[in-house]
Amino acid sequence: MEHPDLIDAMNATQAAQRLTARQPLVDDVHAVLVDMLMNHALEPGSRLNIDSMARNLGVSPTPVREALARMEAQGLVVKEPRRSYIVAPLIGLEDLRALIDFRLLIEPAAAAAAALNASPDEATALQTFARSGGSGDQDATSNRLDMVYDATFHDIIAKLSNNSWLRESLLRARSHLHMYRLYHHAKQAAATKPEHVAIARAIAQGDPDAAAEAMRTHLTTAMRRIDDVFASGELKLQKPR
Amino acid sequence: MEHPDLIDAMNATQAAQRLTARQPLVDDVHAVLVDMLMNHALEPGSRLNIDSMARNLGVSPTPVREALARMEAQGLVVKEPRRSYIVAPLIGLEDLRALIDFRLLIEPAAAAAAALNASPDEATALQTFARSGGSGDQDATSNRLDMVYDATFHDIIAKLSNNSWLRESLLRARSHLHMYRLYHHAKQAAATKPEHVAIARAIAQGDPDAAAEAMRTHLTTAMRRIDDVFASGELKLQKPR
DNA sequence: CGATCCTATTTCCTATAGGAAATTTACTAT
DNA sequence: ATAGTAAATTTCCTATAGGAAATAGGATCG
Repeated sequence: MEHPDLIDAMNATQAAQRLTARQPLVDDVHAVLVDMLMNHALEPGSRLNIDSMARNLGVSPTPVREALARMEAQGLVVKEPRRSYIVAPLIGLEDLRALIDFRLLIEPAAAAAAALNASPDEATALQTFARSGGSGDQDATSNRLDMVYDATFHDIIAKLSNNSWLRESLLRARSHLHMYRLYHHAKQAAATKPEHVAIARAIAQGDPDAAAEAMRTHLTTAMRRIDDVFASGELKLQKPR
Repeated sequence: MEHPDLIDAMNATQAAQRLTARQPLVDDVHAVLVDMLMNHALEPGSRLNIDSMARNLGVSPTPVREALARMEAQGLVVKEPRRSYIVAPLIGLEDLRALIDFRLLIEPAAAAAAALNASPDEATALQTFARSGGSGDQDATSNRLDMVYDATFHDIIAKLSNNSWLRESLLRARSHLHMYRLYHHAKQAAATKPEHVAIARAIAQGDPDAAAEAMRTHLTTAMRRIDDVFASGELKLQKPR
């Protein structure tokens, strides 16, 4: 009558259960939905059917609704009264330009703060991570991994800035989703990897000005790459309905 | 499909719609709870009893829980698994500093953009509004009106920046709410009005540098005022549990 | 053929019920 | 008297039920 698969999982990990108290189902559902949304498993702009989501997850609609209420406050979904929620839509080229402008205000400062705040361990971890990703391959899974790599790299820096307001505002923007949807055939990851490495190096050296400048360069060149792709006509601008 | 005349007709009857078409209960509950939280009708740190709140509001626990889930994502309450929620503590000095730092990254740029974008009508409207508010009286209602005045002024500028990301990120931060909660007992010397007027003037003159500088001054003096209040011991620092 | 209205089904939203965890109360033993 | 424990009560959390709105399907009319 309740969630059988979860119960099986609980029996399997019964020892672990004794140590860590089971967290409410809502938190699990929320984590799953956020993950699906961030990974494009929930299509932006699409309507969410609460009952079917609940069935698919093996839970009742109640925790699903609660998770969606959280996600609404996070700006990840948009409530349409009496019509459930839709996944927050992605954007067109003009809005993307505004997004880059916005990030140019914030992320260079975040990188500078990270250069001042990061411990040696954190700095080397960042450098290691920067070198780890960005295969640049063209198949779908590599592309998705590259997107996660990019998002994670920027989030690590935001975290190192020690400013939760800053970090939250970037997470909410979901820049990586917007960028990769509009422009995933260009060799974004391959091109960005050396730029990430440069940013990480400046942070590891504790040089805030160089870190900020490297971040600025990274963002402006990303915007220029996108402009080039659009100018070449490879991508058509999608009308947001 | 959306004929402009039809849309106008809909707007005309929008007031009538609001009477009949009632918005979901969750939204009402959320609004009430946020208001109670701002006015310290919900005391910071106190545990929330979902059932009794539902009884007091004359609704069932379900919409109350949903509203609380939203408020959790907004940082207004803190979830304690299996123990409901507690009201989030008042913002501490360190978080407040981070919030001002964050705004210093964004709002001067917003003011500069507004100086470039604002039409003459919009500029004079902004100036009129800047001069309209900020009574500075000490009673509770005046204090609240001053808060709304301040929040509105900053939001108008964010809107005039023509960058929705920028505006959204400021709205989501809800700085005015946090400040109002801190200064609920009416002690804020509302010296902000002349600073607002100065910002509005620079924007009206179409001078982006002056506008940015005036905004920077406004924010840094606000931070200094806060430091003074904390230093005077009127407000206690929040101990992180 | 297209538009409007009416019916049927789906889906949302709120209330209620019940199991499980947490808290309080009461009791026992040292 | 106090510490520890067990029972009783409260409270949370999830599932389910049912009324109300919205969508889909179909028929009638222009």
